[in-house]
Amino acid sequence: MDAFFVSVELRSRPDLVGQPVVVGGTGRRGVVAAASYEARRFGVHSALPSAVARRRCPHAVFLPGNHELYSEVSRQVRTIFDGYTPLVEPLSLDEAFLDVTGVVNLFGPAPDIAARIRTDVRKQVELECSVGVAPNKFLAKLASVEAKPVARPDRIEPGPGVVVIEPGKERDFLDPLPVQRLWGVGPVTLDKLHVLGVDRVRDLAKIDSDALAASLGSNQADHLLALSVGADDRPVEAGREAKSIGHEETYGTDKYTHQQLRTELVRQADAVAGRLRAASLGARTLTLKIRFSGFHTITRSTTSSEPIDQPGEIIDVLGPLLEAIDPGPGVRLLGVSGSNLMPVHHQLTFDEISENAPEWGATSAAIDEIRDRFGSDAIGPASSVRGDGIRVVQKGSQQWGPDEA
DNA sequence: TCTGGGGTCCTTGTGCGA
DNA sequence: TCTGTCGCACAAGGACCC
Repeated sequence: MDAFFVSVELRSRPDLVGQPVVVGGTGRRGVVAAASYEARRFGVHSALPSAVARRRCPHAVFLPGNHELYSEVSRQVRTIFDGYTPLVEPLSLDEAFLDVTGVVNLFGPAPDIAARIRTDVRKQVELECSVGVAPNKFLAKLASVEAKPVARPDRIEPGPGVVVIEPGKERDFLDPLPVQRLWGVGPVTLDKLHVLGVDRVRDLAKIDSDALAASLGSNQADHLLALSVGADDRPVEAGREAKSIGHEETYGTDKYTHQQLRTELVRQADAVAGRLRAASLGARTLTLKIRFSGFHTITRSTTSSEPIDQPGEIIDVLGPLLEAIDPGPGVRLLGVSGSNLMPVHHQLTFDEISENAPEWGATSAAIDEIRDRFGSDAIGPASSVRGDGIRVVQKGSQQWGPDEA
């Protein structure tokens, strides 16, 4: 989808069409989630600190964003995709891979399917999307980027909408591209590649594999060399299961005491446990993440023999890890996540029956039911109650940084 | 300028049992 | 009983993606 979050906002704000519009965190520590192409002309892009974005484009309209709405629109778009092929692999709210190999007899060649999908999306959800058609996921992703509009300082160039990379033409497409366009080349890897004299993909395709492995490690070297010639054999996987479930939150002002952090731990544990139970999963590995005021980040984790899905158990495991950390420098972020996910079997031992495990399970089930019926903020941990109600952590509720309050 | 949130994957170091 | 080695799981950190 093109500038997805902004485009969704513009459907209900047609007065803003053609103006620089930015969706994202509006607070001091917020970041940009999406920028209209008009805003991009001024150097505003996603992940840019909102404060910088305001400086670069002071006349832009800044909107806080509505994650629930974007999720709903994403579901509508997904329904369109499902009408063409069962092999749909969502990559994010606004991107997905579709394997249409098996449906060309039904709907025509892949470029025709791409055009039909664009028309359907425009008609049914009033949004523009760009499609890349290629023999594999990596090339399709690159092609979709080429299909999008481009914002230049003086003008916005419309994109072709659909870009096709025919089999056998992979190198023609890849060779002239800057190497940072490859999947997995970020700022750190880019610096290393520049040291090796690699600037374009064609340079990478020619480089000595041993020299590359010495710099990047053999795994990443093999990966990038394959991509440089357009090789990618990953299948489109429909219904991929999550490998971890977590929440983290950056605070508007740093926290300096264990008591403050303990309250936040309870909130995050409640949220993560709720999502685990909703997925009928438990986490064997629990990880506590702390980011200090200087942006230094640490993680502390433990692995249990049994999967955990109750907030009390998460607090029991992570509480001592939190106590061992000195919050003196100031903590700007606390996060909780569970990995090593597996189905939970609540098979109780006699010892557990005599202890509090059944009560935890029954309590959580009651909480889940109350939230289903009355909303997620109808009930929450006592420590999260403030004067203005219960502060319940919800997925995406604070996606782009803390608000000013 | 000052850096979100939700993820995946990889590397390195370490502890432990065979 | 002690020591070296190997494989494995885990812990921590980092790079990267949208």
